[in-house]
Amino acid sequence: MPRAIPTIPRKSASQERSRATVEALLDATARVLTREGYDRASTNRIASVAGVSVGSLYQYFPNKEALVAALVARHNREILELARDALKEVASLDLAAAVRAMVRAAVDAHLVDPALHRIFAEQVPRMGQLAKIEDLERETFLLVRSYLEARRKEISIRDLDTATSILVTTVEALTHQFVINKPDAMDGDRDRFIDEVTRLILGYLAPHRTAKPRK
Amino acid sequence: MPRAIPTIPRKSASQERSRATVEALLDATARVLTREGYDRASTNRIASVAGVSVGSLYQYFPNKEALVAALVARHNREILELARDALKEVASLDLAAAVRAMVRAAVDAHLVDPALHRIFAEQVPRMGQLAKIEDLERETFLLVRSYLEARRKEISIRDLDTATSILVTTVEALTHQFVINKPDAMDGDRDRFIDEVTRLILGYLAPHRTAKPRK
DNA sequence: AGACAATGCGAGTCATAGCTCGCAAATTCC
DNA sequence: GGAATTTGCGAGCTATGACTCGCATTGTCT
Repeated sequence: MPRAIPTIPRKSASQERSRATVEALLDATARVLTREGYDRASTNRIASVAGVSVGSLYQYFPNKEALVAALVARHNREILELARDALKEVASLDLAAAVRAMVRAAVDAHLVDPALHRIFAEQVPRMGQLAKIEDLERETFLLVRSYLEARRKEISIRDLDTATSILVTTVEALTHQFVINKPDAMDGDRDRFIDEVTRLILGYLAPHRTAKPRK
Repeated sequence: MPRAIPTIPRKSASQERSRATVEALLDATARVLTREGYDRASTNRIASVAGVSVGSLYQYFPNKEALVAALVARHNREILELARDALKEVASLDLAAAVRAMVRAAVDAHLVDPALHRIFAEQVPRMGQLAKIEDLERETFLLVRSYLEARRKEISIRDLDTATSILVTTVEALTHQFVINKPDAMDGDRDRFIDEVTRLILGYLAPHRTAKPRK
């Protein structure tokens, strides 16, 4: 007869075996989500795909929402890492090259797991804890803003916040749409797309130098 | 004993009373969706808010999906009407003024019912019949494309389809984000926003004339 | 007025999915 | 080895919500 009921924790896992369980659950969630969609992704199914019992699932995640939210968080962490790296490498380049590199990075970020990204965008209801899907954009905003601030002299912008917001929203929307509509895009298509977006951005940031990156 | 079972139709309503019922159901769906969100919007609740029985609901809509899809269709019809009108009035203006007018039209369209629009974007799963939420964008694409074609000489664009797609996606994303984040925007904010977007677009379409719409 | 069709009703059925609970197996620590 | 604890199990409880069905009311036509 254990004094403290061991079933209460429902929190973090400390031992090795349990961390593996949690990972398996997140992986399974991703797979079931992309295969079946959000509605059909029942906790029972997820647990069984993970090779884990429902009970175990609820030992680590209080509800389905939390489970999906954790997956979103994991996914966003990966993406943000990419973005940060890209921004570091870009610090030394001139504006045109920098913008182009950042657009390319955005495409790469969307190619991490397009199917999953699509589910997040199209099916996961943005409410409650799930609303933090948008945290990613807020972080990105700050990164881009600080970059623009450093380059302030090279660009013709009045309101930095507005410009940043426009840029982030635009690039995200365009990249998303491109990856969704052409999941099998050749490298050529990709480069052409990146060119166009770069032109769009540069025309906005530095309207006087006509930017024509591609021959 | 009626020969043909009258419960089969579950289709269109011909009499006056029934049309009213259908309208009431759509209105109630909109209200419940915006108030409670997609998940909490049960058919029972919708029917009761409409002042109609569940049975009647299912006489006109085979399932919840169809009900929401019908609402989406109605909403999109309104929006498209706005877009068409705007494009007609714009035919005679010069490029800069035309783009500005179209951006303004996009904002107006998003202001028809922002709360509902938001639910569609954030909570309604895009799958099955609901996937046709995107039909609106396809229609818009065609409208914009035909406009650009007429102005082809004034703009420096290689691939018309690509440009159209970029434009539509960009304006829709920016407008959406603006309306969602600043539901109570003053007219001043609105005009400043429209200016920025117009600059972005013009810089892309006609990079050589520096577009500076505002004083 | 009377017959038949269209429309409306809502209690009740049925399926599903989220979640719990009591127990078993594995780990850790002495 | 064995006590204590963490981890895992999965049958089953429960709530909920989509949807049906037999009947009542309203409308139409002659």
